[in-house]
Order: sequence, then structure tokens, then C-alpha cells
Amino acid sequence: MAEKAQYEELVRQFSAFGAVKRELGRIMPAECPGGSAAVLTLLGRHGDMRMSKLAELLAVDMSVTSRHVAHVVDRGWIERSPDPADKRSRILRLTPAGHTQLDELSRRTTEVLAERLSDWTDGEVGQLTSLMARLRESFDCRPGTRAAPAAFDQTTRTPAST
Amino acid sequence: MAEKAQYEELVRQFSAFGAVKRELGRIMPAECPGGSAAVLTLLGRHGDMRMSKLAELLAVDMSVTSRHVAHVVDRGWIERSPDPADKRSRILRLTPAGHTQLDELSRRTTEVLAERLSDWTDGEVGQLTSLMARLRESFDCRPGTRAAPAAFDQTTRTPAST
DNA sequence: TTTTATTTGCCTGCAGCAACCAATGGCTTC
DNA sequence: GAAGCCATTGGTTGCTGCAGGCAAATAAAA
Repeated sequence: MAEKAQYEELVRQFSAFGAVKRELGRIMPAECPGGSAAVLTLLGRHGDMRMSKLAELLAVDMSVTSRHVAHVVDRGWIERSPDPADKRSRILRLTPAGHTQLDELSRRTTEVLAERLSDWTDGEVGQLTSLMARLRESFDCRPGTRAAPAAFDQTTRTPAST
Repeated sequence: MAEKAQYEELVRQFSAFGAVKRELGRIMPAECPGGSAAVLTLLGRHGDMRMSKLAELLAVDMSVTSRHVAHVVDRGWIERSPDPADKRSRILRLTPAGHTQLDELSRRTTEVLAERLSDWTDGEVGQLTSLMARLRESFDCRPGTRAAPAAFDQTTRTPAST
């Protein structure tokens, strides 16, 4: 169990971390504002998927995901085709232009990080990455996990059959 | 020098990190929205200071700092007294109520982190903290260091051409 | 007059919630 | 078995709030 001062310092780093993200975004000339970049990256990494899946990976609300996706679709980087198996769903897929954009994004990212983190060892980068991943796990960041948003009012007569 | 994939994974963690901060903010019942908390914390840690100093510590624009401070002043947690030595400046000081709020904030923070990071060792917490601090250094996140804010408004990017 | 410290106005991006639409699935009813 | 209802699910849109930046304005040095 860490001490109080240590936790406070950690929180301090949390709040100051925004500056890093902003700086990173500032450098990247790609005309996609962060959220869009995340969509492209995840789509590139995990392949075609539904909105809901993407929202889960992004760890944000569906509505936010929907808007990000709309933005990216507007730019022609992904296409939203209806799922033949369930016409409510939309399958997201990178277009060729999307692949191009993603490549460019990835190139710039690597370039910038290689410059900024030039004095970091491979191990340090990996350490930070895995600690941050673990942090996310520890916080179990799912938007609606503990919020219980109006899904059950009182009319929840709990059919309980299933 | 780390590989491309490693950098991309790091960036992925960056973008997903927002969820951690949000979750943390969600849990904290303190009625101060993040920015205010940072103001209180820094003021508590570094003592009375001017706006400009605070802005530097926060690593955000002065305008943002100004608004955060205004918000906190409204709540009576800090007071802004004119600097007798330079009436342009304002000295920020925690009020008794501010100290109370800060204590409460700190208490909650510790409590929440102790719960969420219960399976983290002291060393791991420290490691993450120092890696994040170092990351900030590596990016040299000062809001005007390299962005040339209105000083030169042209394409004076000039990346030093290594 | 020119700088410097701070404030204010305006705009962007990100996020959540609630309301809404459309497609489904499960059931009952004809 | 087909048709009709109803709760659920996937997604979108409107509204709100927070955070941040830039630019113009103000005020007090220098």
C-alpha cells in the first residue's frame, strides 16, 4: 500500500498528462482530431467491426463513437455498411483512403515519438505502456458499468425467466 | 530506439487514458470539476503564487488558468489579492475553506486510489508516476514553448533540422 | 510608448445523458 | 403458421458541460 503523498503525486501526473496529449496532437499535422485518429487506429488494428465494439474499445459512450465515426466517414476514410445479419448494425471498414491516412498517421506518430523519446530505452517505453494498460484495467473504465442509467426504473418486474 | 509497434501501442494507451481520468473524476464526489481540483492541489503544494506561475505548473494557457481560478474563487476556496509589489499581478492564496476542501479532496483521492490500486505495489505506483513525469519532460509540455503563440504567427515551425 | 500580467470573448473538441428511430426477438392470438 | 404486440438492442441526434486555445482588451509597470 503506497502512501498518501505518492497517490497525490500520481494524481498530479494524471492531470498534467493532458498537456502531453495536446502537445502530441499539436505536432501531428494530420487533419484528424484525435478522436478520429483513434477510430482509424482501432479499425486498422482489429479489422472491421460494429459501432458497439468500437465504442467498447474506445472506452467512451456510443454517442461519442457515433459522432467520431460520422466525422471519419465524412472524410471518406471508413465506410458504414449495414450488417446483412442485423440491419440495425453497421459494419465499419477502412477504405483505401482510410488505409492511406492511417499509414500517414502511423508514420507521423512514430516519427514524433522517436524524436521526443529518443533518450528512452525500449524497456522504458514498454514499461510505461504496460503500466498504463494495467492502470486502465485497475479502473475498469467502462462508461456505464456502475452508472445504471435509467434502464431499470421501478417497472423492472424482473421476468427472470431466461 | 523502440519499434514502431511499440510506439503505436503507447499512443493507444494515451488516447485510452482519458477514460481513467473520467472514471476518477466520476468517483470523486467533490463538487469541483478537475481543473479546480488541480488549482487547489498546486496551491496547497507550492503555497501562494501568481497566476502566471500557476499556469506554468498547470501546463495550460493563462486564459484557462484564469477561468479555473475564477471558478475556485467563486466557491470561496481561494482568494485573489493584488500583489502590493505589482498591482497587475494577483496573489493566490488558499482560504480556510479552501484548505478544508483540499483536505477532503486529498482524502477522497487517497481513498479511491488505495481501493482501485490495491493490488499495485508501492514500487509500481512510483514507477508509473516517475515515467509519466519523465514523459512530460520529454515532451517539454509548456504551452508556448514551441507553439509560438502569436509571437510569430507564421509557419515558423523550423524543427531544428537535425 | 512599449511591455507585462491578467481577463474576457469566441471557437473547437470531447464526453455524457436522454430522447428517439428502426430492427429484432419473444409471445400471444387468430 | 401468420399477424400483432411489446420489451430489448443498436445507433443517431439534440442538448449540456468541461477543457483548452487564440486573439483582443485592460491595467499597471518600465
